[in-house]
Amino acid sequence: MNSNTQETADLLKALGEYNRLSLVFELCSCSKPQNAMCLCDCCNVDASVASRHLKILAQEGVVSFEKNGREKTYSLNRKEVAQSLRALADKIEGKPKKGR
Amino acid sequence: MNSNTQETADLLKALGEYNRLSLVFELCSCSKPQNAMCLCDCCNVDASVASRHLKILAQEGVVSFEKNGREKTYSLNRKEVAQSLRALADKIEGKPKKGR
DNA sequence: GACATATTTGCACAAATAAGCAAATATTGA
DNA sequence: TCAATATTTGCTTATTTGTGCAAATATGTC
Repeated sequence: MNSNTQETADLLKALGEYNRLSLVFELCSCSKPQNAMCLCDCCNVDASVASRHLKILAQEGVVSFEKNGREKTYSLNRKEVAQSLRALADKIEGKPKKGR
Repeated sequence: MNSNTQETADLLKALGEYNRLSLVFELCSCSKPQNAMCLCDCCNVDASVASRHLKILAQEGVVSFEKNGREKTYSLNRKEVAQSLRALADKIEGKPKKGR
């Protein structure tokens, strides 16, 4: 079991669900951090559902949050996520080892 | 429902499973197309499992295959997959719209 | 304190998913 | 034709996952 592969798979899995990816794209279009209420509107899901999706995204480092009073505001970790995706793209596109 | 988002999510979901990603990385390290037997070794899974994973990867355009007699040889669509991932990275990193 | 708002958690449920085995199918070669 | 090899398909099983509701928790406001 390659833990690097597992980590990459976990990140892709976190992004690879329609509502979660919608949250990411919503955050992507916002210059300011958004709270979960705002985000659950964009997906038409229950607040509890948004909460759980955001937790998963935070665990995988896709989003960060800050607690402001009774609300949590989420923002997208643009650079880090983009970097991970580009690293994967490079690996996939990279030259194969010779001979196999 | 945004079909573009759905397509991206489907691609990421296809890549976001440990054994499938392992198949992708295995193909990634090979200069020559590999058949399913070779690939099922790399994951220690039953041939039927490898067959189904490869089918999913092919449906999402991650791999291509060619039939050679009784075997199918698979190869990674390096450019296309890399391009999709980079496009997503660009979108995520892109400048937000003003004012939100 | 009472009430409103934001978020999380427990629970239940349905649907999707991954897996292995056995059987079926396809193809090659003796 | 028969046997070997490669792949797919049908079936079952176990597990995970996404969802919504209701209740709990946390915090701000009156």
